[in-house]
Amino acid sequence: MRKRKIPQVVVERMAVYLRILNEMDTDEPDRYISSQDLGDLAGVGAAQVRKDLALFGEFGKQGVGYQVRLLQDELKRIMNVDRPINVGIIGVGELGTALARYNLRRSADDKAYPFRMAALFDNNPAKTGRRVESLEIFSAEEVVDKVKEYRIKLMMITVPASAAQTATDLSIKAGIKAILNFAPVKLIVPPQVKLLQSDVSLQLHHLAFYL
Amino acid sequence: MRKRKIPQVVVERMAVYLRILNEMDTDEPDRYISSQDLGDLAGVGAAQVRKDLALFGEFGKQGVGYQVRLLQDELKRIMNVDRPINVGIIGVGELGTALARYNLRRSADDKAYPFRMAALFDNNPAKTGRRVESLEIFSAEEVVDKVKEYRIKLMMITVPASAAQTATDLSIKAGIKAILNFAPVKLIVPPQVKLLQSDVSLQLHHLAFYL
DNA sequence: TAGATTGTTAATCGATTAACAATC
DNA sequence: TAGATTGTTAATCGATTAACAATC
Repeated sequence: MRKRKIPQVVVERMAVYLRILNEMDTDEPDRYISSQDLGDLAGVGAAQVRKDLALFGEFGKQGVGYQVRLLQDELKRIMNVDRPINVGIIGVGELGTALARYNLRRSADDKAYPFRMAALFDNNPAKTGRRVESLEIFSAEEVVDKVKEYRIKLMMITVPASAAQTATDLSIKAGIKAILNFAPVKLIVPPQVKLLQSDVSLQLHHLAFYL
Repeated sequence: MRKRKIPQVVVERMAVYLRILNEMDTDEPDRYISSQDLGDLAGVGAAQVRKDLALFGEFGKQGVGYQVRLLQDELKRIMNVDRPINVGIIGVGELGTALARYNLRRSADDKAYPFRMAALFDNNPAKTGRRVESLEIFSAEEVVDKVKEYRIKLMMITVPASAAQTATDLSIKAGIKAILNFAPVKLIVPPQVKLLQSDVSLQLHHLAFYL
């Protein structure tokens, strides 16, 4: 698969470019943006913007720049957000609930937001069967079944550190390919699974260095 | 200041090394760890571990490795977590509340956890004066005063995107040097302020690429 | 056409990895 | 001492930046 050779930093910048384009008025059909201007908005150099985009194709016109609408569509396609993505959360504590509500609200506010909350999971029997707004909470044993039923493609993990590897293994068993982990542990995943760490305590430690 | 020349990736790995050491039993006075073993636990090469540590000093013994207790102390000092760090949060919504509770619980559970929640801030008059557990909620106008009063060194921003730059400017005016932003916007900060972005929607976009 | 800006190649920069003498 | 592992230098790798011919 060609994607293996795209550097992670490039993927991160692509997401930033896409967000900038999404915030622009794309109804104007002939709006163009130069690599210079897009770079300024993204906080990177113009050459870097052109080099990043060139990894995926030729989207610009010499002397003019990139048609905003066209580039937006291409970036959505490249980033796989040209269609809704169903998302699950394992761990319906404070943080899991907050993230579920955040995504529900984003979806409601912005029709173009591609991430759809599909289901929640929690080990605690006091929680299963209950709901967070419209979202049902299932038990951990149901992860494999419900991931299939709801076509969940992306899992967020918000369980305590001690339960995070188990939650991860379950997700992988269910066929999940991309995991966003909020628990403060290094998870072990097979190479075909993409794992991103979103670890507040590690980020606080990182920041403390600059005090 | 010497810190300006330490690459950001090195600082991130230092935080990882420190967490690994914190999880080890350091009561055993003569416990040693080699760069090989520490690297395995951190998921990096042995040479990288030695190179990273060498940027800050000589902490090892040839033929033996690094004394766990000593290295832990040195890393705490280097990362500025050899003393408590007071933390504030602007934006007491779902996410801000979840993060406040998370840190309160971590502090209570683990005496060595250096980050102490000091105060919360919110623009909504319905919230100011109320509390989240023991934490008082102040109005946004009080940020400058209360940052000083509570010696807050580190600010988390969990307001909506539209309010994030204002919250940031207030924090900077109050003398904050390190900011963790959860709002989905690129913030503008002066060079002496360290800003880390913790943007769930950007992370989801990033992950979607690998679907 | 003249001016602007792309896509791409070449040059630079920085970070990672390998190798090894020093030494505990 | 012999074996192991550090700290550091040199080699490799990869990413960023600069430059410019192609061309809209």
